[in-house]
Amino acid sequence: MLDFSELVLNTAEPVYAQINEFVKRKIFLGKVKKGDPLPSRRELATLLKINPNTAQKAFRALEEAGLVLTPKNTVSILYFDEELLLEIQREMTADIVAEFVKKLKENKLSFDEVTVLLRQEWEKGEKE
Amino acid sequence: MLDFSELVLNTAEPVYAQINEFVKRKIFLGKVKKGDPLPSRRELATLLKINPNTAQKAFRALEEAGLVLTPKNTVSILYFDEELLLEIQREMTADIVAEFVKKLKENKLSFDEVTVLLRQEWEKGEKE
DNA sequence: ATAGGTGTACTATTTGCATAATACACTAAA
DNA sequence: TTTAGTGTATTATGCAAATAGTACACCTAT
Repeated sequence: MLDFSELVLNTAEPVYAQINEFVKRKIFLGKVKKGDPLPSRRELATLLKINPNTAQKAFRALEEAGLVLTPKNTVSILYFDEELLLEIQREMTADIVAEFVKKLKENKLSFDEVTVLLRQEWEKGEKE
Repeated sequence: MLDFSELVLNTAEPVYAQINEFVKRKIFLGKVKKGDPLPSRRELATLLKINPNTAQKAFRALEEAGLVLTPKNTVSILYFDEELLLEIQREMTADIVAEFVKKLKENKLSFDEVTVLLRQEWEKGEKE
């Protein structure tokens, strides 16, 4: 069963969004496989000391994103085909890039300046 | 006096943020010079059909950002030294780049993939 | 059959934020 | 001195989103 014990909630973002993100990341990082069950809404609620409906809201969102199935009267399980996964990832990436470009153009930066900054920032992380 | 007549408000973002952005853009795009006066809170409020306190909130934020001065009992004026301006711009850019890199690494993209996507997106805008 | 576990729908409450209303202190000019 | 214009502080209102409370329908094992 998917393990939520490492999820520490912050007060800034909404709880349901944090749960959602947590699961999405597990999926995209390949740390989890199709068919794995999630805890029940009530179980997760007890663990995180939240209301079951908050868990429900997060799981519902995952379901609508096509990452989770919820058979009748039983716990939700992870379900996604690889094609969808790639599609979502492409979409997310495209959005990120588009927003990035928009912001930088507002700041009147040239493409070359951006690539330089980008390379610096990228390599800064590589060294650690 | 700084002209707000071209500012059309949308209902999505908060009004005070839109005012703030409007002025900041004018400054960063060099469309405005030091010493230029802003309209009074009440004047702007009348023009935009909003409450004077909403204008106040926007101007206050600009003041805290070091872009505006408000002498006693008179209208606010633009004030900033070029050094600060560059500094802010550098800072904003650095933040944008850092966030961008962080997100993309979460998606497990390589630097080369990113530059390709970036060039595509950048040129897409150039053609219009 | 019944007890305890599922998900879910509906409603209520809380909370945070944006906006508005009001009143005050001050200056300058009529 | 009075009037009309500044900015500002404080409080009230409105609203939307997040969270919580409660109840229901369903299944399964005891």
